Amino acid sequence: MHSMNENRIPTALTLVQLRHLIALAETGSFTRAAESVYLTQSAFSRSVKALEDELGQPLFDRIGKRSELTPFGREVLQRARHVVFDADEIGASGRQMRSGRAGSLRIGLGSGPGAMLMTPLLKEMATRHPSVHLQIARGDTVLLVQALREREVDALVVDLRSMVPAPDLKVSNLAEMRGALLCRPGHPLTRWKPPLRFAVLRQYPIASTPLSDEVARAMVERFGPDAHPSVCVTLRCEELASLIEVVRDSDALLLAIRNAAPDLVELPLKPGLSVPARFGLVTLVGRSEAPSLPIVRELMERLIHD
Amino acid sequence: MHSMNENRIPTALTLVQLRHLIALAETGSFTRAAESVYLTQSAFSRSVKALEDELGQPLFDRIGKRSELTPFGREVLQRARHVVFDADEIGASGRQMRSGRAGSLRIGLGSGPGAMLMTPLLKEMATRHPSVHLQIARGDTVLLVQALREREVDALVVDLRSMVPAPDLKVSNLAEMRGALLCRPGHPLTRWKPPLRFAVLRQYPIASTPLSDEVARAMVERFGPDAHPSVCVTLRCEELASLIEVVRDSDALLLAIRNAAPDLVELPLKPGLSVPARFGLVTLVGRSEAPSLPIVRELMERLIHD
DNA sequence: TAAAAATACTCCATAGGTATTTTAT
DNA sequence: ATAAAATACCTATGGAGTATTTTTA
Repeated sequence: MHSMNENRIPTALTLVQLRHLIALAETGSFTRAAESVYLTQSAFSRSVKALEDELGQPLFDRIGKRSELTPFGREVLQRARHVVFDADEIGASGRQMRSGRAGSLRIGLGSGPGAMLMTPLLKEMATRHPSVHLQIARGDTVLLVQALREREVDALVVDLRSMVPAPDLKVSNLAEMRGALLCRPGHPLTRWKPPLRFAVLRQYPIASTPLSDEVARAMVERFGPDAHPSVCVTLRCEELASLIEVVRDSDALLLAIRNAAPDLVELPLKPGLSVPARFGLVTLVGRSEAPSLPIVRELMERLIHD
Repeated sequence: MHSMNENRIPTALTLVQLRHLIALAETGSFTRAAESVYLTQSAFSRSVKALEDELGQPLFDRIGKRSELTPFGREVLQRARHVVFDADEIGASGRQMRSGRAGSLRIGLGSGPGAMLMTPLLKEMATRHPSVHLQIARGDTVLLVQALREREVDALVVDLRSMVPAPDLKVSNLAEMRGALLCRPGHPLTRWKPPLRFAVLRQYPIASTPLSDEVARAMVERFGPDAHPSVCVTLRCEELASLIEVVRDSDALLLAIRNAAPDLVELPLKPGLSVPARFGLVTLVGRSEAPSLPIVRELMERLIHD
């Protein structure tokens, strides 16, 4: 006779037991349920009984051959299904995340890389990795490094020139991004006889994303005080994509990474614009890398070779 | 050195392992986490490693003293918290449901008991047992018995006169409910000199819930063909509470269970109305009773004694 | 050098198997 | 009489403890 053992040892309930509950509910027979989970009837029977003892009341009514859920059993079954499913999800997500196809990724973007990478990155994630949660933080390099140290983001992409090296920071994936002065094909200046001096440009609007202090300093050095971005840039906007579109449809000039807009024409300024930006992927040393980070790395490489 | 065992035996992940993951994430130290779950550092360490092997990648970065979640670990932690919480809920609900304080209850009500019990039952559940899910099915006794046999409801409350006894049905909690003819206090008929004959009533509207064939037969037997409910009842409505209110505020008469409306006055009809209804709680033999069923049983008893 | 984590080895508690009894049809 | 579930008994695997080594701060 089946009897309830009241003074049992509290051996917390087990996922296996819940699986057994589910199996028995589905087959309605201890013997067949046992088979379905590759156990003997005996072992299976005990497992179910253990769960019933654990919960303090029977889950099944034994009606001769068939076994049917008690009302209480129905309640528990629902929750059991839920728990087992979620638990299996964890196992599955292990495989998923290993390949970076799922999970979440929190990236900090400096202003330069932000202007250049944000839209392509968002697009890439939306189209090719739809099940990865992406969170982008933008801001000053110093602030971003702080966020990285406090594990608020998984990695940064910043202009390395504005980053103080530190022993706890791992910098990788260096990409030299040459700056250039760009305009639409067919722009009057494309027919200008060299040498093209900076003063000439100023009759056209100059567009640019916010530039770092270093770029500003270099510009002033090369072209004089009028070339300071805060003076010469007339169209300043965080969103590089918008600026490119403007420059494509007007006579405005664009001060940006050369590769950011391959369809625009580069103007041969004298002296050259030089001071290439150096984009780098920054993570903490000794910390494991986010599973989906390779996506960002590959994207950067693809953008460089465009 | 910590190394990943790639060719491991697939020993499905365990709730205990998930608990350990949580503990380690919270303390940041194997030693302290081990203490918190009453294990030795050694056993604890192995448990975490087993989980990491199971998932195929490390959950923690061992940084000397501190151990910190990897990005992958963060993902898993979230889900682990979720699963462990839900699993604990199952254990807790065992205790909750045993006392009938939670869970769900599906009751089938025959038309008589429905009219009398539905509103008080809903009220009782809403006020005193707010976390029990109550589902009420109403209908013909035959239909309800079928629903009970197919486990679509947990129990029935029906008028036993309309129920064919069967070996698989357990009938309990018999309650004799005497029918009566009721009117408001101060109604002209309360001053009528006995004997009060049926014909006299017909100058007033007669209100009633739908009555069973048996009642109809008995009425015709006692009072003649004019007393058949389909002839004499002028206000027929499923909702007894509404009828009571109408009778309270008008000169209409109410044909109903005496106890359904204690504040109304009973008219001393000659011959008496007799044929008491017998309400019974019907369940399937050999099946465990729904944990919250005692609530219904107690409610019925309370209603009878009112 | 000290503290923490990983490893080696041992043990036993318990999940699981075999055989048998009990129960219900 | 038969088939299914419970029980008794035994076995062995895997989880846990002790002792030790390895690691890093």
